Amino acid sequence: MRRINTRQWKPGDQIPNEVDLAAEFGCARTTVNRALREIAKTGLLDRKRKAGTRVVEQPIARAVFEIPIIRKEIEARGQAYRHQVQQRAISVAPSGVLARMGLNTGTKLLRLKALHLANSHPYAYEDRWVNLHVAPEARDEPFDTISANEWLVLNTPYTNGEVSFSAASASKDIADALNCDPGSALLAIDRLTWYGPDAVTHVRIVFAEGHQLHASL
Amino acid sequence: MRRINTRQWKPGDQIPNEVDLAAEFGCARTTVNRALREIAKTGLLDRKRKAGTRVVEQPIARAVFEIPIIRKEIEARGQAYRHQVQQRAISVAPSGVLARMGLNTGTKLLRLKALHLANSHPYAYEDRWVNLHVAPEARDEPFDTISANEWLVLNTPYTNGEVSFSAASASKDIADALNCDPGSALLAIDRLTWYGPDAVTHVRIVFAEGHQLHASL
DNA sequence: CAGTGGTCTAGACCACAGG
DNA sequence: CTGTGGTCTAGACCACTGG
Repeated sequence: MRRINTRQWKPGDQIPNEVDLAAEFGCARTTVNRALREIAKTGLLDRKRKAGTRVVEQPIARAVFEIPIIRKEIEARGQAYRHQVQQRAISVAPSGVLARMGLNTGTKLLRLKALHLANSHPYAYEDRWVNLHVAPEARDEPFDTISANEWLVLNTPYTNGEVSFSAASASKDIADALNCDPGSALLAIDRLTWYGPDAVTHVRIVFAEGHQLHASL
Repeated sequence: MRRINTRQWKPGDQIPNEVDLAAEFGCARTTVNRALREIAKTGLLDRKRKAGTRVVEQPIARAVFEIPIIRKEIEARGQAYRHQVQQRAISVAPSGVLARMGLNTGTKLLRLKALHLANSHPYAYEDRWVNLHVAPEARDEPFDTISANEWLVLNTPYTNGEVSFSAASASKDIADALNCDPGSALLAIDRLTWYGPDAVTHVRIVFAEGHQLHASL
């Protein structure tokens, strides 16, 4: 890392191979391998068999965001968490939602709309679709004592997922719920999780005005 | 992973120790260690000396965002990249900016405002402060052929940084630059990078309307 | 204080892909 | 074909920390 930062090894340079580095540092190749492997994972090195290890020319910044359970996030700030289910229905989902979830048109999903509150102030508004084939127990869960967010984390594992961030203008409904002016700029997270080939849930969370998400590089 | 996903090892459970798993799978402990270490890094396991390894109760979702050089991002979509420097000045920065960068009030920084275009359409607006003590060569760089973004990546390494995402309402200036209505909801990234103890640059990038950032879980 | 993970070693075989 | 990284092994010592 020092040699990369001080430009002793410049962007694009090939660095010595593992055997040579092990000799230079007087350690086992395994140790060099682990160090280089971990640096490569941060995106600063590019490793290829036979071609060797090179310092990446234009490292792509990678930021790891932790997306905690909303209750925990609020409680971690010393505030009281509460949530209100605003709608709970089993109905045919719009084709856009079904398409993204890889489900046939006409499939019925559980739809939940809920508001998360911190010290009784609106914190985030959640609009969720749940695949009842993957999570059948959700059919009988009222989600009044436990949020859908948390219930799903506890009850239905997922193997992979996608997240996207965007900015959204507050609609009338959301402005009402989040107690802001219609048209306010709000941060939104869309999240789709999968259990193997099956979509588990699709959720859009819109945060109250001024919300920020932090990460370190 | 299978045992976690199928709930054979449930959230909160302590799993067998490395020696036992090595015996069960007929492999070396080193191999078990690496597997568990890598799973733990994804947040599904919690490992503590003496206390053992446990399945995390409420795994915190971790999303890795790649924040590429804007030019590359645009070119990757097959569009033509161009940028325009709209302002370039060396002046005393506002105290808010200096405070975040850990610099004394009254410090002069290089300020750059630039517009990034994809196929001549506004893509993102950038407002940047550069610490000339860390990157003195920036004083003589016009940033007309290469964006500040890219120049800094090539010329000044950083050791760590912070990023935050938020939604911003388009100001008059930004609405003009990005060709949208004032008050539109826009996604903004604030980024602060450090080289050891010294702040390198602080930048706020506001993307054109509708921009999304994607990541996988 | 003792059980657990954290790390290192010296060596081996292998997979891949560049030349 | 061969240099490189990828992975595994069997063993060792150690650091931490829970009981």
